[in-house]
Amino acid sequence: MDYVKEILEETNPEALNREKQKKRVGLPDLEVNNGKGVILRFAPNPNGPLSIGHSRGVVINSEFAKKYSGKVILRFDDTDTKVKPPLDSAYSMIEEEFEWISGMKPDLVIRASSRMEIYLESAEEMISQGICYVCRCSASEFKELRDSKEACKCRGKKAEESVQEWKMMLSGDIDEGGAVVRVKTDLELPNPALRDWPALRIQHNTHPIVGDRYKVWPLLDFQSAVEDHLQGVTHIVRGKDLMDSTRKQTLLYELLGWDYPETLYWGRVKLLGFGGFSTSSIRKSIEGGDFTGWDDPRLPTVSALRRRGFSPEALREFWIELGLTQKDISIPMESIESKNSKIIDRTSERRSFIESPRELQLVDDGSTDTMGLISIRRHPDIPDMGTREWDLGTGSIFISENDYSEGLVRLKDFADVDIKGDSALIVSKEKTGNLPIIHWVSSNNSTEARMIVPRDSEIDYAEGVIENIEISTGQCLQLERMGFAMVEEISETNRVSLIWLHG
RNA sequence: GCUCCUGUGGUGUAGUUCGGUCCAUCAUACCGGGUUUUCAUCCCGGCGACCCGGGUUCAAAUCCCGGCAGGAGCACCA
Repeated sequence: MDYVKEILEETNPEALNREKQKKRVGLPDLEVNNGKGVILRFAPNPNGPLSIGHSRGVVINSEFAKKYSGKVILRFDDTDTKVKPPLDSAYSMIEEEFEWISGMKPDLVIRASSRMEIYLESAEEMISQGICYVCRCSASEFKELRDSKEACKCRGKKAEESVQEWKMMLSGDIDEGGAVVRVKTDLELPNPALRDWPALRIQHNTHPIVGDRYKVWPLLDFQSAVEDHLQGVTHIVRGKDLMDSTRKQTLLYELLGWDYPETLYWGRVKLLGFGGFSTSSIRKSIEGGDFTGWDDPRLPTVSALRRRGFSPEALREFWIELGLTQKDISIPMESIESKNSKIIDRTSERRSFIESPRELQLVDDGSTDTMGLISIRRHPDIPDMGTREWDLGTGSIFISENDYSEGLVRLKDFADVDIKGDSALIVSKEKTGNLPIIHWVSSNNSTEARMIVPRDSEIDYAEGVIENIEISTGQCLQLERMGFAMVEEISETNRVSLIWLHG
């Protein structure tokens, strides 16, 4: 060590003062062009509401916007009417989910489908300039030529001819698949995916928002390229599966003399415990009746997390901590849950939920004066939250069948009891020894309850009773000795429906 | 097959640009202990990693070369 020190003094003295490594916290720095404001965008396909994976895009983009006092645009990339058709209800759901996750409204919301005129005009302009051309080859014919770096016969035609065919595409005189607009690139490009890539194609389907007004629709690479430029987007943060998209768009930008935004990528994320879910496949399963809806607790959707009681703050912290690596990763749900527990613990009041309740009669032998009112904190560490008051009444209580066994046990926050048959003899109000502590509830203060518990691909129901002290819909509770749950509904008859969150 | 990306403990992540107090950061998981009238929260301690092989160098997680492994794209989807 000293030897190293000596050498350092001679050769590299400043290395001696170097600080010991620290963990970088928060998002990495962005390369920012001198003073120009940062503009980002989050561009989902509204073929369904957001999944957990999407929430990464929301968090990263909105957090970068916050960090640099920039803007973030929510853009609906809804220019496909066929393979992943837009879902009418998804637009408003996504907008709301964006706000919920990020804690802010997007600075601008745009729908690609409502800006079609712009894309079509740009395309026509580019065709007449010879930057793009109309190709009449079939997809398979073109692929074959492309793979051998050969030009197809459409490539060399005059711009005027392309424009004419373009008009036919627009008017619907060419059938789907009969023509496509391509960006003229270099056929010698090593990456075959980039050679004369398709920019717009014909789709005669009805679009759920704008109807059948348009026969030609831009593909993502084209629509996004034009829109990013128009909106002055400075930074694109996207999945690395879109790397080729960046390259295609960069080629187009070069042809047009535009500057391509800085681009950052993240890798693929797999959530352990959830299979490979895509928005399309979830949508299909829901429509097929396998799930109750987008917020089915078994689904890795934002609406399901929200329903179950996850806090958006946990999601934000989680994704920020993960940062922007291009590694493909597998994440256990426990990582997110642990973040969430720490956040919601301080706001979650405690309640007793007794699964499979068994009624016991408290017996007071007269030596103790116990029947009556008892008072328990709503949160053990936060006295300001107040107390829950129970009235033992005649002494009827519930404990869980799982906790039942004859002998001595401590009823939490109350007394040591000796259980025999259906009675529980109060032995001591003070805690004596190290008796097992179980949770319980006075029948007087209880009401029927049912909790939805997702287990793998099944939904289980835990039936029981819950303490009826000030329970309200939408409240996140910590059930004593169990974990967190959300109150979903309270019926006319005071039956409480809960949904399980996590331990 | 072609093009591209990525390899740090069980899982993630910092450090890699510009080689040096790096026998490597932090979190989570796990193990042990403490606080607590919850199996929650909180606190303390422990465990455990630079994909492999060469090269350059006084010095390599970091630079170079070669392997290997995993992933993505090669859609008239996004």
